[in-house]
Amino acid sequence: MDASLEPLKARRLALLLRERIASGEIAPGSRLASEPALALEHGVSRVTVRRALDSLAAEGLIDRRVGSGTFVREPEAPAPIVADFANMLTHLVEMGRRTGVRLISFAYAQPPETVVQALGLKPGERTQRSVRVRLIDGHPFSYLTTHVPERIGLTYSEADLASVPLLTLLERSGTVVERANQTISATLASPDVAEALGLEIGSPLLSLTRIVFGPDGRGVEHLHALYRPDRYAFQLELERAGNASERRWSPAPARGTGS
Amino acid sequence: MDASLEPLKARRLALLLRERIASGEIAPGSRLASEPALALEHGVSRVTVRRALDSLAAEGLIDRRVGSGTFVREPEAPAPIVADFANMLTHLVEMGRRTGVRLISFAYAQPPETVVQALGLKPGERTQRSVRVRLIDGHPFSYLTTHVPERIGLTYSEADLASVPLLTLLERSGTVVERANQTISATLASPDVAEALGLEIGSPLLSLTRIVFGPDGRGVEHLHALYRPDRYAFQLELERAGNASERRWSPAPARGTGS
DNA sequence: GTCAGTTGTTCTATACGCTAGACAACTAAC
DNA sequence: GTTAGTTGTCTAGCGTATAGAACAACTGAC
Repeated sequence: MDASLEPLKARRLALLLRERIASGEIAPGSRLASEPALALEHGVSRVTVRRALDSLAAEGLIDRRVGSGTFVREPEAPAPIVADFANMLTHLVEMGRRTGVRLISFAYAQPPETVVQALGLKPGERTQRSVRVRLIDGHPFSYLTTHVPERIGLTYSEADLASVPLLTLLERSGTVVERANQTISATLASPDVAEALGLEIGSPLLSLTRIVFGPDGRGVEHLHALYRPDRYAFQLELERAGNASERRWSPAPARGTGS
Repeated sequence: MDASLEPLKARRLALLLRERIASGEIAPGSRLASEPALALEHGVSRVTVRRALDSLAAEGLIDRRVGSGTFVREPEAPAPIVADFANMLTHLVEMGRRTGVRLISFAYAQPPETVVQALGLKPGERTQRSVRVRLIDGHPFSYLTTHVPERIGLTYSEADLASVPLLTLLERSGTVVERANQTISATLASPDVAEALGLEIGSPLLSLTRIVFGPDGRGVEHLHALYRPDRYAFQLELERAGNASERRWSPAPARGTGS
């Protein structure tokens, strides 16, 4: 399946509209601008607009009615997962949603330079690299790449990794985990990630990099996670704190997730 | 400037290589596969490979040397800004980097449906909508769209907004700010945002939505921020906490920003 | 110097993304 | 019914991305 072939302008327009629909900027049930109007607005031909709408229709996002217009379909919404800053998903289980993991690859090899630096490895030291895809109710939502120093990785098996959280495996094997540094950013889906997450190449992704350290300050785990933003987002409750001269935000316990 | 025109296959290949370089999979200083080799490997013509490399070279990511090959350039890194979760930028000032703001638009109008719901506005209630671009050392890095209920917006002027942080304006005018809900996600750059931030259409962006509430639980400010991921990222230090039966991460005071 | 391998340049020919326009079929409002 | 506006379908043609190939200029190893 060489699906990834889609004309350039049509693709871009489709991505744009998909975003606007997903973000609620174009309300469900409402009518989209007409095809000629969209063509004019975006400076493309109507044929191109139609190609973009075709792909949205194929995904079931819109509903086209001859004579009356194109409408945003009500999402049968597997509502996006919301996680707090510590990346806790425990409440998911309580909410009765089933999560799963697919192990994509598992091997020991030379890690890329960035990982060597982040973990403070010795030159030439090898790592266990695993790639996993996490599912929610059967739908993939995250693409995890982890690197663990070889000596630590050997304390558990490939099968363990497919069922038990990595951090649990580490602590169970006696590795002491003390602190971590976490960075959040954004990227585009590369071909392999796109396929694993069921996305088009070039779709936006939330990116999280977490470097976990042991008590001696040496790196224990390097985690790189890519999330589908339509199925996963970080949420945080903030409280206004500080005295009058220096007001600031500070994290607060979560309230209701809001509908 | 219709820069955003880039061929399909070339674009995809460029995207792929850019990712591999950024992730360190192809180490800085090392040689890339030769153009004929890349062409063969990816099943495209050499012309296409060259177009992809052209765009990488234009970004300064690679260095082409006739007769010897193409090399990954050491990043001269205009180091990305790092902010913690409360979105504090105060340390930036200490670091001697100058920030600025450009006011793009300012008007009172009917807000979109999502804002109405988020702030709990009455139907028909108007808001002050402002769009600002924030700069670091003269380079744009974020695109801010804020909505404030009209009655509150009237307590300050357009000029105020271009120089004083919005939250300060609110509190100065007697509005009490208590808590906020913050969501982080990812999107693509639409044409207007792309131009304002100096990006191509379809570039990935970090997205932050913050809804600020007053003591009565009514919405006071709706903020939507889009960040260039190459110039801005969220960073958080975590500590391993909790007892043996339920270990978890909790936020910790920041250490050195790392290099 | 020689030689294999590299990037730079130019050419031709094909494939196809994209535009522009016209017309049909349908819908909803009047 | 009439009419304006919508999506569906088709055609013709332009511009350009892509493939393929040849040659020049340059580099580094030997």
